[in-house]
Amino acid sequence: MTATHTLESLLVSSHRLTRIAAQSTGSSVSSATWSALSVLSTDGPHRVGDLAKAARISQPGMTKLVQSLAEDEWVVRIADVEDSRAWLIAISDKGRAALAGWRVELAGAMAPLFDDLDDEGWRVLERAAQIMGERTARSAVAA
Amino acid sequence: MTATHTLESLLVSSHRLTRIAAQSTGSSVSSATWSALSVLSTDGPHRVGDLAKAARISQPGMTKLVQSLAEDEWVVRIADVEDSRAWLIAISDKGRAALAGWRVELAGAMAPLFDDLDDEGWRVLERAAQIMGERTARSAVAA
DNA sequence: CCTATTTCATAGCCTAGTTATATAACTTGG
DNA sequence: CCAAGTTATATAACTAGGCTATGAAATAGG
Repeated sequence: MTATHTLESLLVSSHRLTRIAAQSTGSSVSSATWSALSVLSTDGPHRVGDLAKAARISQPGMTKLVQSLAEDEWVVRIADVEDSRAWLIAISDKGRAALAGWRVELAGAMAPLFDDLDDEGWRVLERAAQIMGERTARSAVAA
Repeated sequence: MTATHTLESLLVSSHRLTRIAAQSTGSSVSSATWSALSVLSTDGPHRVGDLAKAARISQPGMTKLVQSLAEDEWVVRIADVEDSRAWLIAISDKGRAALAGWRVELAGAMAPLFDDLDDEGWRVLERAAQIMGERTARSAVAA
């Protein structure tokens, strides 16, 4: 299997897995949402623009996303004292709970597909996740 | 890292990678398209309904997708002689070329992010892709 | 045959993105 | 200290890709 095929296969499988999860849980929240929430959860508050870059969507896209997240009270806007054009977006406790809940749902949906995976298989997936994570994190932005 | 976090991280990274690829190549074709094309490419002709299950989208969704693919001449419809309600959808040479082209684009877009990955890292990704592939293939349908 | 089932197509809708543009605040050269 | 440019977010208008519900035609079975 070539490198290209490997990445393609990973992407295709991941998207399928996403749909499997969406179908079996019923809850279909966009990947950008979880992307943003997990960034906020692990790296702390971000500006809208930075969050857009981290989640790899456009700035207006993130503006809309933040608006809907703020409506649900999953994030809070904190005024940036040094630049009153900007906001710092922080995840709320409710948002953390939602993220945790999603992880549980995800686990439930995936469990039947992965229950026969041995420890070594899990280690492989874990390392793969780590590699992919490193390379798609905000700091890996070329531009 | 728990199993749940591993899967979540893989999903989130994959979606980001998809957007990175879409942004840097300009060409944004849906994941269901590639999912369907790669099934057709590796497993041969399928009926619309089976293809929908394989790509994990709804049957009407696949009907629309097949229509647009047929317009682009990336797939051809073959009448099913044993059941005239059904069609066999097969990938065309043009479709194979498009798939190959997409793989090249994908590789180009990803290369800068993965060029420092060593052989062992690639082996990890390859095995992960294999594990994910097995578990999201059509045969892994629970329902 | 007549009904039930299966297979694909159509209709209508919704959400999540996009680009282009506006507004407001910060920065900088003169 | 103000004009001009730049930056940060917001708004508007649009598109695409999915969904559910439903319809129409063919098959299958009593």
